[in-house]
Amino acid sequence: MAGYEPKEIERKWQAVWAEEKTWEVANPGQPGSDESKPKAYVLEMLPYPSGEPHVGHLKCYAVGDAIAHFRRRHGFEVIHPMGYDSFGLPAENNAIKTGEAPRVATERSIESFRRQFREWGISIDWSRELATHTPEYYRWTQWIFLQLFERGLAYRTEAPVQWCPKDATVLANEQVVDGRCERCGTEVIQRSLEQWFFRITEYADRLLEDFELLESWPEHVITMQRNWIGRSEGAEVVFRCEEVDLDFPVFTTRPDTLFGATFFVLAPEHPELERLVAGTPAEEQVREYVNRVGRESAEERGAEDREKTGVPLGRSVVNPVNGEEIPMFVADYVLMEYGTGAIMAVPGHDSRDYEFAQKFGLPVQRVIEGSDPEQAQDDEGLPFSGDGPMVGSSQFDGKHNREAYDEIVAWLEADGRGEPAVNYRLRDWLVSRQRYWGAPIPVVYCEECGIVPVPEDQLPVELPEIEDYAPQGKSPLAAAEDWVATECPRCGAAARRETDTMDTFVDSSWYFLRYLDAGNDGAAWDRAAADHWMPVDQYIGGVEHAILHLMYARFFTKALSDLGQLGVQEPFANLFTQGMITRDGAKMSKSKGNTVSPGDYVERYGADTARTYVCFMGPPERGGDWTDEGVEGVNRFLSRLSRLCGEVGERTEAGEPDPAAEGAARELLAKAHWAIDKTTRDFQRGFQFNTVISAVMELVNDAYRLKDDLYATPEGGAAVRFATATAASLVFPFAPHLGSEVYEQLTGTRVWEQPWPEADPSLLVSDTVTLVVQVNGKLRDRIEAPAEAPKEELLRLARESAKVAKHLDGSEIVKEIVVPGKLVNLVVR
RNA sequence: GCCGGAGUGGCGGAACUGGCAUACGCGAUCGACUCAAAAUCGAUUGCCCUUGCGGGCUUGUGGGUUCGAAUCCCACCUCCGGCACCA
Repeated sequence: MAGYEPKEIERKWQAVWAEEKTWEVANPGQPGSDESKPKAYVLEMLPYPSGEPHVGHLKCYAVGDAIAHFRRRHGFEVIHPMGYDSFGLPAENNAIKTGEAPRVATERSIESFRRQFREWGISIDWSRELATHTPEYYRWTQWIFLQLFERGLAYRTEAPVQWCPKDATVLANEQVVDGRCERCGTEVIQRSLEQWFFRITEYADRLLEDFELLESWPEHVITMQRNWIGRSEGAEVVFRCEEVDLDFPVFTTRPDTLFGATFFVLAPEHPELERLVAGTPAEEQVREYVNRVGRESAEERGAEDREKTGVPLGRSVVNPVNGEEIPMFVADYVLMEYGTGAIMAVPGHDSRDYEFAQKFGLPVQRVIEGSDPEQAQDDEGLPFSGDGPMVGSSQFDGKHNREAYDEIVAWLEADGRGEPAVNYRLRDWLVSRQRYWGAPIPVVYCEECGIVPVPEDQLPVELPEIEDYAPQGKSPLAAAEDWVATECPRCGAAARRETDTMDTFVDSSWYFLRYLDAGNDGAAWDRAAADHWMPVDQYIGGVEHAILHLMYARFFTKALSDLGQLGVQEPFANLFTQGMITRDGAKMSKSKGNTVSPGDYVERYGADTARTYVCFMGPPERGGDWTDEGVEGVNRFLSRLSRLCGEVGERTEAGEPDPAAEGAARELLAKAHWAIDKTTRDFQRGFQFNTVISAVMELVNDAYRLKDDLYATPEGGAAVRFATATAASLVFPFAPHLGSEVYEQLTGTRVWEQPWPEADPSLLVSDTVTLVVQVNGKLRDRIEAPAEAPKEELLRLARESAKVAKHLDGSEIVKEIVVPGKLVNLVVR
């Protein structure tokens, strides 16, 4: 090899892998299946195919591929598939703008992704490729929907949605930017419409408990999901309004502060509000307030520094713990979506209630003693959120509030005035979209029979071709009248199809199962195939999916397990989240003009350089800033390896290196084994690819430094040949083309068919060590010392050092610390 | 406000269990090769004082534990990410 010609090398090896289908694996029982090997499912999050792949894709698949190669060479049968999350809004918005059918643009994009993945040399089992927009795929998405529907896990109900008055359409939450319609800029309002939901809240507790079943997930992802689910324990307590003969339950996490409740607040959307004020003097003011709040966006309402607002209702409820009548208010700081939409307000121990009480001149009552004895019992230092003995709480006075907690709930429960309760922040998953480019929801509406699921044997409900993709107040699918008009599968009468499509997160909540049996047209997957491959052993993707995608997929897995379709409770045993690559310190975006196109770099430097660079930038879980100089540095390294290979091939003979070699040969062999040991450990220790690559760089640097001496003897030649082949072998997971080429030239074998090398322990230790000598903890000298030297010997060597002696002069040694094989510290006075 | 993560040269970063701080890469300076440039190869490169030998200082800040701290403990500061009127 003269110069480094990545284009030539990469084309050569890609052709081999494509022709020999190197990365394909068979399911158990199929020809070619190797069941003697343990399995490993390595999976990167599937891409949304829009335009061309960007650097985020490059990083994700470079990281995942390195892991896949590493596992293969450790004897695992690795399944490493690829697909496309090809339904979704960008293709549809593009269609509205240009008139080009979403299918056409999407398939063009898929072609580009597919081509580039091959050009990057990612080791994909292409026989399992899928795209979620194809009927062969979404047929099974629809089938899962029906399974959930049958079990009552999919249901239709009225719900508030975002509505754009100008476009006369419902918008997905993602289409609402700062309270305005993404496309026309009109302020959106909330409307109540019939929508489809998945009952994920039924799985809230299992989604929390089963974090224990995971092997290794980043702690912050688990925390984010935990916060998102937002489980809180407390009590539901009933406050009664005698005047209108209504019970108002509230949820509270602080039943210990019940005696401090001095007023009561309803959310503006509370359904009983109308009844409370109808025909009263407060009616007009309340209605005006509710309307005003209704016009405000969620963002305005939730603003951080917003002042409390509200209106008195002129009604009161009875506090069940002491029979006190407390006044009722409506205020927008109480949310209808959480708890019961009503709260007991305890201004003495809750800062929000306190703020409201201040503004409206309401009494503030202390019921827990403060820690400051000066103000322990008076109103100074309120609101107080800490713990302490209770006061002003009748029979509970003097008890610590945390102890009284359960007693109060039990006392209320005995009289039917309350009970323990659990609340979640998590809402059911709204899955219907009034959009074209998604999987049709497979139900029909019949005058007689109501909602009727489409029978399984009539799936898929195919997405019809339409002319106009713009939503007109209902799904664009409603315009396809021939398609909408159908007959009821149950009674045969005229019926109409559901025109909403599914959220694309539904498609991506089960794709990892379809890979396992992608060609199956009789079932979504074969249970035996799923039992063999699941769970995913290593999942890799961006942290932006920490909550939604990962939680939906967990939910699907549990639901499908309950349906008998799966044998696992968790889909992803290990999760790795990669950090984002920036440019000039900023997130890449077309508007900023700081995007990096992987294709350009692959063209200029080769795929090996681009892949190795994104792995070398820094720890892969962290982000990094893309620099062209950094890319060139990595390219220089690969070129050095390539040139070294050429020289070594010419000047040395093939042969086994001698582990008993001495001098420079021994030094380089030791370095090679050090690199094997270091890369193996760093790979396993959380995918520290940056240090893995730097170890290979060190090996190559040492080979350059020593090579001219080594060529002189056969022993030296064998050493440098071994070192170079080893560098190729270790760098192969990142730079598979060059790794294969160099390894083949020097050994005549294919590197991916070789097991990952093992370090020879005898070459990891050396006869001598560098002894660090400190005086009072400060480094004063370094001495070569026999590795096995006893303490006394090391102390003697240390004291004999002239550099050390200088610092000992005239002082008395009061202590001697010796760490054998490492260091001597002399403490002087 | 709450939760999570991070602060190390000019820059990206390394340092395993408390034991040589700054590996590797970038950038910079110098040299070799060349008519010249690029490429390549080699040397130097934390800061300060010193002609030199050498010495002092240095892991966000302040304190503590220890023979010894980037690493452990306490307090504080800054930056990044997530959630946020969730009762």
